[in-house]
Amino acid sequence: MSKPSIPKGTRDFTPAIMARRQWIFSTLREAFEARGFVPIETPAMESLATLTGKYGEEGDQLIFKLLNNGDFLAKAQDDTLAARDSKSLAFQISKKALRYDLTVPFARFVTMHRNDLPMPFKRYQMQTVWRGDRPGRGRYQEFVQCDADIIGSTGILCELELVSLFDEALRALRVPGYRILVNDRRILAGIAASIGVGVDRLTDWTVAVDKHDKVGLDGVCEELERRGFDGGVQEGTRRLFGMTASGVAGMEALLHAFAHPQVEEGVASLKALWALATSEGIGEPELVFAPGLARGLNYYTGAIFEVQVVDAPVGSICGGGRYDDLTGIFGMPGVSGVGISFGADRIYDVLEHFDAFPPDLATDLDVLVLHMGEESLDAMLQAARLCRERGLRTEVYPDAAKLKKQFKYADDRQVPHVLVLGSDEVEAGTCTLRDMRSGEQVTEPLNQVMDRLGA
RNA sequence: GUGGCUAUAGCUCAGUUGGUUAGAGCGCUUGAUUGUGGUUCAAGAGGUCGUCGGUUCGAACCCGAUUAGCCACCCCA
Repeated sequence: MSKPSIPKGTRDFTPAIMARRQWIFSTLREAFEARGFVPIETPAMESLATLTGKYGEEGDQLIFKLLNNGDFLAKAQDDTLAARDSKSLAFQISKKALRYDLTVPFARFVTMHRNDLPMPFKRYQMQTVWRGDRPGRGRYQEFVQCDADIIGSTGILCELELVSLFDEALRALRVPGYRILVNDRRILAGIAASIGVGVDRLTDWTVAVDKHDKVGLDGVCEELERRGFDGGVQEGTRRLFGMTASGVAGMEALLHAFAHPQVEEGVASLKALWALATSEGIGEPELVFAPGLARGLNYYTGAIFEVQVVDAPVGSICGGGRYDDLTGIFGMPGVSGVGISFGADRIYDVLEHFDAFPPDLATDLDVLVLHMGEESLDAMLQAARLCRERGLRTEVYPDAAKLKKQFKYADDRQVPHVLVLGSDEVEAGTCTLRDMRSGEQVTEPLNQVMDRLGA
């Protein structure tokens, strides 16, 4: 028998880890609900056709496809089988796939339920997604995304709301040194046009530009060279990254350096966002205008967001942006939306790295009632009931084991209080309360002990 | 998918040019203490040295293959 294992890129979560994960989820949920976002859920699996073609060619390869049930090979075409063409074959033997993100299923959801949803519609969704990536540090094949989207409005208040949400949630999560990077696809497109990048090469160019953080300016230029861009494009890209002014001043400078209507449009939009954010008390250093920020997903059309953490062991922990027509591909044109996504697993990794979790999350039990033998069982159970009535999480030890063992269990569980009701206490009408942190213990009538426990 | 590093007890790791019975710390079990955890002391359990094959009188150690993990390139939350 081989040792059991789990697929790479997946993880088990112990109770100690779950306490922290659930704290992250509940903190995010509170932040979402404080701004009126409502929850939805969608199935773990979608029709393969719903997902393909939405994430670019590479993205399609990373989608986990589910084999059809039954004798799926019987229906596959002979020539496809003979050619061993996995790509074509996949669509013949697979009709379902695991969701790759939450945005595309959301677009499908909106299209199907359009008549039942208030517009604008603000939803949040915290569910697992799967990607057939190579796992590595901070990268998993199964992870949870926490999305918030606003659709049916083009107002800049939507962008403001999401920037504010980032700020509130990350603050509540105690993420140290977070930076909300903002750019606008129109600015990128305008710059690209003004330095001679053809419209059809825009994605190519942004992919190279996006690597600036990793490979530096020279690396970006090499990448551009490799992708067949001429010296003019490289020179223009150098000018873009040579600009040092930050914030609104940086936007102004961009306006002069790269004259183009789309740049003007994007800058005007971001300046409006900056003015509103400033009055909300959000600004440097958390809010950063990042003209080089591109992001991979090609459905973004306006503002784009990314959250990075200074000195963090993982890449971005959040992302998002505005998309003008996501539901168009499902036959529902003209719905603009803007959304963001929190990477819960990466947030976990960052908090662990900085040891920033609240210290009291390990406590999941307030009182342990020891098992002192059958003769005092009634007293034990009654005491436990009284504790629970007062809102204390209370457990009765299930066996009359040695006290040493029961106390050790209390210690392992990090229970702050232990109640002892043995024959001595029952006879005297009292109860012994031990404070596990201080080691002090008192023996008093039960109602006095209850008052001492408070709550 | 390409290059480099690693794999020994539940965990973190030692292990001499290849030589008798493979060790330590932590954790675990039991006892010192039949009504008291976290400290201390004592004892104990736990390993076909990732897997398969080769070299050798003899392999945890050398060689080959394979699997899994870590780091870089690529991509992303």
